[in-house]
Amino acid sequence: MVREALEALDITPEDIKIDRPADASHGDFMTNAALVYGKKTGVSSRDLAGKLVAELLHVPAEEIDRIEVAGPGFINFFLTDAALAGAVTDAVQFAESGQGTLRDERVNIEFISTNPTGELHIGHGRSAFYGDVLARVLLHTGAEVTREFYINDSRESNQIRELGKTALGKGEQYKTPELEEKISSLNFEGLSEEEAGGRLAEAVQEGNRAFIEGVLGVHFDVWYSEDAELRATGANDTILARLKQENFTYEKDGALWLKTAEYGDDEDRVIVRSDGTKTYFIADIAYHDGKFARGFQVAIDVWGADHHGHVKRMQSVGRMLGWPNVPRTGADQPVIFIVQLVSLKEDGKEGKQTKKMSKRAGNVILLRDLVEEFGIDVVRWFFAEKALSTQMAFDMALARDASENNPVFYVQYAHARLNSILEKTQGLKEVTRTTSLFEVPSARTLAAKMTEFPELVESVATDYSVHALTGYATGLATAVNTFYRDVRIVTGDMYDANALALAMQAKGILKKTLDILGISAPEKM
RNA sequence: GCCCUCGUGGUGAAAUGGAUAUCACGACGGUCUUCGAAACCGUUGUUCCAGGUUCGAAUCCUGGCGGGGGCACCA
Repeated sequence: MVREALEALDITPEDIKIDRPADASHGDFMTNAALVYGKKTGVSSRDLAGKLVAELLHVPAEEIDRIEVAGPGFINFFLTDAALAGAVTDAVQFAESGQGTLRDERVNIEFISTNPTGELHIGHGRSAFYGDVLARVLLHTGAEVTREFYINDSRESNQIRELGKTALGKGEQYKTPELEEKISSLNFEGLSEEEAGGRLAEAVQEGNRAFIEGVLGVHFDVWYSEDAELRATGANDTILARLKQENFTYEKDGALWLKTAEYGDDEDRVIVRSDGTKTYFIADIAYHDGKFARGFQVAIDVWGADHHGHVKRMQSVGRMLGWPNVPRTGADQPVIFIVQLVSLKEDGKEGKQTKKMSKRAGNVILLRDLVEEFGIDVVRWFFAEKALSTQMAFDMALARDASENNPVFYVQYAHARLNSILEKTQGLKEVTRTTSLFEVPSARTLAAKMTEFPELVESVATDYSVHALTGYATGLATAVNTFYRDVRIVTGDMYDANALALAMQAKGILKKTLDILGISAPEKM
């Protein structure tokens, strides 16, 4: 509609934005068209906005109640009550069944992928919950999602060998009390370092898997063993042969190098060492190439910041081997997200200091301990509410404070409250309103907030900004509480049917938001 | 040294280049004979520094300062 009006004024509607305003008093939708084109046409923005509105009034649109010009030339649109009610119904429908923006797009998302050398610490929490929530969002928008955990268990890797040394009492690497316990419960007699390392890694991995599924509530569709899938099957050798054959490699100093620099990397990388062993990189290439061979259109990796130097080389291989770009966005593959590391904050004599978590220094906080102390809902919220780029300095004392007054309880409370009202109305007499419920401002605000839900989920599915979900949940809960204050549903032996209907629709959307976050929506608390 | 990344109230965070920078915690003050006060309302207080681009900058560009990460024939 705005576009038509612009064309009527000989303006090409390319760069304009049609969006929701930041503030409800600015209507249900807004456009900055007049601001963008005011200068180009030599007219002042406000004058152009006026002309635009005049044109807009000629376009029939029964959903629009009124149009206003505000500020430097924004045009704001206000929906009619009927249109808003319709949008609420659509939002509820979307919450119930999802929608197919990403219809059947095949997505592989790989996250956590901790090494089988120890337990998960709080740094892994970010990857775990980010990946899990993103997967839930993509599923809700119609994608076919595979959640995958890559197990670095190759018998050829140095870390397994080191782990083996520790198992056999010949080394100290990765040694923690938990690991020692595992070692003493296993029998390594007569095993080589590699075999012992493999056996210990298996035991560690088993424990981590039970924790991830049972305690974190994160479900993986595929547990991908590097050793079984890439080393044992010869996939590594196959990809190596292909790289050689296609002339992407050369020998230097007795090692085999990959020409990644030609494809955007800072320098070439070694893939076979001078002693003939393969580096981890070759396995990573085989692994990712395999993802596309398995039919995935999108491969998402969630990595820790200590791996961010690997992004370029991985994507340069993508260009080298011709991996397809992401269908909708055209982004390079694999799509890689870097989660900033979590440091620990301690109160020292010279004020607060942060330091890197270090297993050696024994100042690691295990994810297990965090969940035990605060509960999974609080922990999930805690990680989900921060953008990946945030550098968290974790302070246990601060976390305790935060957990007592955590917004997650606020949102859950709103849900429980709505449920309580529903129970209260059982057996009471239903009364229908004679005037529109939306005449009450907070009812209208609640409805408007609800209609944002589909757009929110769609946008998270597109730009992967998972943390927007917690912000939305809080906002919706606030709208619910304000509505509760202003609109009385139960009075004596009667209840307001229109108000109850809206409240129950809100409850549905609130619950869906929590579901996507993997957080419970209690009926009572 | 080079590369990447982040810098927002007292604290933790949010903000596709848009309107008065938002939210929570904290602090201070109000609101329960009425559907759950785990709530609601009010007060307090913020874009690291200096330039630039733009009608318009927390956001983009340049240069500083500060935090984190990476610069292996380790993963």
